[in-house]
Amino acid sequence: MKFYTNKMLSNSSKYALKAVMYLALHTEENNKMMVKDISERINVPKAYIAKLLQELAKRKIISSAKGPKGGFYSSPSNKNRTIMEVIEVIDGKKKMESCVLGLEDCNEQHPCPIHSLIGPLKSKMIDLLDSKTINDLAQDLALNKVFLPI
Amino acid sequence: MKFYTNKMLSNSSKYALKAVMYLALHTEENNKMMVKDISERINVPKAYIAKLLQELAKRKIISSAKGPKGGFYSSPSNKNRTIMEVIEVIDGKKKMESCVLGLEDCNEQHPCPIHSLIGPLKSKMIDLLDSKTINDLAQDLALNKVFLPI
DNA sequence: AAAAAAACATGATATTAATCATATAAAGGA
DNA sequence: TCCTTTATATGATTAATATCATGTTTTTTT
Ligand code: FES
Ligand code: FES
Repeated sequence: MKFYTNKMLSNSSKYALKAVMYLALHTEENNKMMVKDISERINVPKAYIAKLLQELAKRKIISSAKGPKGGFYSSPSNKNRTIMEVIEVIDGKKKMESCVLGLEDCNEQHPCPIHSLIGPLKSKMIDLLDSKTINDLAQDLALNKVFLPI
Repeated sequence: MKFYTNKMLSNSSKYALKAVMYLALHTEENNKMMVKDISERINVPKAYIAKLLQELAKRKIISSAKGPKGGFYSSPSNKNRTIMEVIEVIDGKKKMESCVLGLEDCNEQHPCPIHSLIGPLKSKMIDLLDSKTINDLAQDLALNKVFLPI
């Protein structure tokens, strides 16, 4: 059977997360960064990341300024947004929440076999993404506990 | 931003899982079931599920017989295959294993921020799917602990 | 005020996954 | 043996996602 590249997150939200992390670590209001540079640093095609950055800015996940000396950056309030919010802006709401088998009437009270198996783990995953802020992850990065691969 | 229907499993493997479960519960060597009927019972388009069933049979996740009185069924040895094997036949190997951010050099020793967050949960998920057999789930279904939504 | 530098908006193209269709081969029954 | 019935193999079409491209607006600098 043919090879699939299935995944939990869309490419778009992966890229968005990388960009958001990068901006949280390396920018602030008076130290902005242009699309071109962001693109190079995080290793995502310029035209592609540009579109995502614009959407993220519109939804206040990051900040932006037009014109010369303009660019994107991460403000303190931006950094309080959660990881899940980043994902939702790009992938849309029900992404993570949808059931594994995607059956309408599958839930805690009426679980399909897979649901009862991995449902609890998935809930935990969602809770984590819901509670962790961009700032939380940036802290981990700053402490070199983790790395931002490019 | 436009609406995505992102997911952990491809539609194909969801359908395959439903079919496999159904066959495990309702068929045996001398009680086969034809594509047409399977399609109706599990509520998946005939031409679509047919292709998947053929692949599953080729890979011995289920069994099949041609000609009149033929059809698909689940043998005892079929039922010993794991859930992960079903997924792998359809979605290909690295499906589940691939990192969330999909970075080449992200691993336990060199984790990206997301990895350290949900990596452990994902590992558990994979372990579960690796250890649970079709038969295990069929048991749960037989005991009415869970349901097979259609 | 004009020019340049940036993000913003919008749309086009390409690739991948999902779905459908049809001709071929094997098995059983008349 | 020949016809019918079923799975099998293979390919075509459609829809979704990922990627790229380009004109418009806003802001700064001269
Ligand atoms: S369809 Fe929800 S995991 Fe069961
Ligand atoms: S890229 Fe693996 S989760 Fe980090």
